Amino acid sequence: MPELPEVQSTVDYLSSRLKGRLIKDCSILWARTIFTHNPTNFKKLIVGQRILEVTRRGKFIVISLGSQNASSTILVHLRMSGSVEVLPSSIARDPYDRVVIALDNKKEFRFNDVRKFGKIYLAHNPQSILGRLGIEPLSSEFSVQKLVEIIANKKGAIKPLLLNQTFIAGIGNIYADESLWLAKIHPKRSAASLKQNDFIRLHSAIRKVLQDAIELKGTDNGDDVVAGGMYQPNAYGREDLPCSRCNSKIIRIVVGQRGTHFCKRCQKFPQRIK
DNA sequence: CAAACTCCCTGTTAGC
DNA sequence: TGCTAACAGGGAGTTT
Repeated sequence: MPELPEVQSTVDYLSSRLKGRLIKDCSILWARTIFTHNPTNFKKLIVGQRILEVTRRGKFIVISLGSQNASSTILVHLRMSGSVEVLPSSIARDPYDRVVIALDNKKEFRFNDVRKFGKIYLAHNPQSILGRLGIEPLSSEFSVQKLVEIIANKKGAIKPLLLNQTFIAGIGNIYADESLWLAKIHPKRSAASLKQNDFIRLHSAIRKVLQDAIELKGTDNGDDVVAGGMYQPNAYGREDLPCSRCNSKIIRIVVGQRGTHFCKRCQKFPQRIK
């Protein structure tokens, strides 16, 4: 499931292929993928627009469009199984292609999504959709102090807070587990129980895990559609396998309705915390 | 405010 | 062996 590193890799892939291209046509093969408009209007609004740049915010791919009279933004959220490609129009489509945007170079941008959870938005003001997102964990603004501020006064376990996109944008289930593993923090620890040392380790772990994963183009998850990812999780998806740090077994529990993997020896639950 | 649950989907897997 | 039912998963929205 694409998270920040996979989305960043996707943006890197798209940028050189889309930047400067003119949108010539658009086929919507699964209407509900387009979240903000009906297919007719969506097509009408994007055909004739030029793609100015492709960037990322949280887990969103941000495609900025412009023309003489208007500017707008396409936002793509891959959710569970979404992926994108830019291919020559002559190559046959995949049965799971949901939206195909034809470019002015005989190529097509294809949004592919087996489970149909992915969403494409179109907005004049992208902030209307992106505005709720929290801080970018790889930005310079994301300091230890900021992390403390974000988590301060929050109740409940630490892991669900890491997954909340309005606090920190881009962390999903894989990198939440990985960050907590690297920081040696139990996923069910209450946010309020974290000490300064924990914040320092967690802050550094989040950044290292995300950066490493970007360099490796994301996670090599058999289920993952993002091709080429070589990041090897240490906790996520490793139930019953040995911890790469201490050789103890990785166990799986459910936290906030999400599968959660951690090392019982490395990530101890503090004795007296309730 | 937090936590739990629902919904959207389909490929995979557990269980019979 | 073959089938079905349960499950996983991100995140928005709703209910408790």
